[in-house]
Amino acid sequence: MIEDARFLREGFVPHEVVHRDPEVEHLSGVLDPVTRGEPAETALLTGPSGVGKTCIAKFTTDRLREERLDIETLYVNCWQNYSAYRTLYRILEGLGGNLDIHRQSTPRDELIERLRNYTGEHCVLVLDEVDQLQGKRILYDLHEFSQFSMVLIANSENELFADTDARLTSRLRGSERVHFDRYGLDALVAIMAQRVDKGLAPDTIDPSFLETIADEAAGDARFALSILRSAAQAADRDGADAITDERIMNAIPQAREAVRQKSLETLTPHQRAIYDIIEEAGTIEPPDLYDAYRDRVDDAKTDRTVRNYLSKMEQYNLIDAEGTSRDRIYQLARAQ
DNA sequence: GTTCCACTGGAAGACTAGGTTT
DNA sequence: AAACCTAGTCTTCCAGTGGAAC
Repeated sequence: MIEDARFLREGFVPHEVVHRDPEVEHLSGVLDPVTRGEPAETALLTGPSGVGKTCIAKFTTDRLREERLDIETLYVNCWQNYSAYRTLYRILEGLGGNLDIHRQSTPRDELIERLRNYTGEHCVLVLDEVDQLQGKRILYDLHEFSQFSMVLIANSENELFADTDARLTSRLRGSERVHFDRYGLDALVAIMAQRVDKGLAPDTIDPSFLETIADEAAGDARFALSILRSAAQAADRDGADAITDERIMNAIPQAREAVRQKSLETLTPHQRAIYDIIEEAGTIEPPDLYDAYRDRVDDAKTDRTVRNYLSKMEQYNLIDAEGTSRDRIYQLARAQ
């Protein structure tokens, strides 16, 4: 059933991209000066999740590396490395310049100085989920360094600029925008067909089933591929020689649950307690939530910290917060 | 319409963990 | 061993907001 699992993996970057030619051309154009040894404008890739922003950024920078030997490219996920320090550390690590940096006791400014003094090959930095980065000041610094060109990826421009000071905002306003819209049905089907073609044995899935999946995924390729993967895995496990529509129907909630489970695993025990309280209550008002939390755990954190936890869980799409003031109500996030 | 006040979330500083230097 | 770093977490304080009560 599964002939080459690589093509079904999350994060796989195909050799040919489907349905994103204009975006690839646009980004290639922005990065073109790099091939002449000049710094490029900062590119800003925006759009909802699962529309191929990361994939296109990787694809385009990979092609750049194929073209030229003297270009370095580096990918850093700012969600996983959300502090300025960690992001800088990853960049230095990628450039091979962190050999003598001690995990602590080397101040952030020192890391920035290292990058300022970097004299290696021109480097294209891809900073993914950059709206999650605390301390966006480093973008300002990196923007100044002519050895680096930046590709910034964010869900929305507004979220990126929400907590940024005016000076940085005005710099980044001048970036070259590449906006990604949700995939249409045909595009999603084409993307899946490409993976099916290379990853699965012939005739294992009826093409019309791909439309079912695409319909369910509502323009989100990551989610569509996750459904496909889940269905293929189940069929493979059972030794079946085809993916039935029943398997696909089962795979949909499984894929959804997998996303939630992954987010839940990142929570600390205190955060998990808060999540459980909200789950049990259905909907809950802040004072009741704080009280219940204090009852449930030993050495409870302050309300302010609980609010920080809550906004983090909201970002992870685990809970919804409705109302901005006295009408605030917390509840679990509705599915997608 | 006006006032009240519960709630949010920013800012600054204290505290902690974990590392290096002397 | 002690002194000294730093990043990251948490607390304290508080201004702003907007729904609710009057």
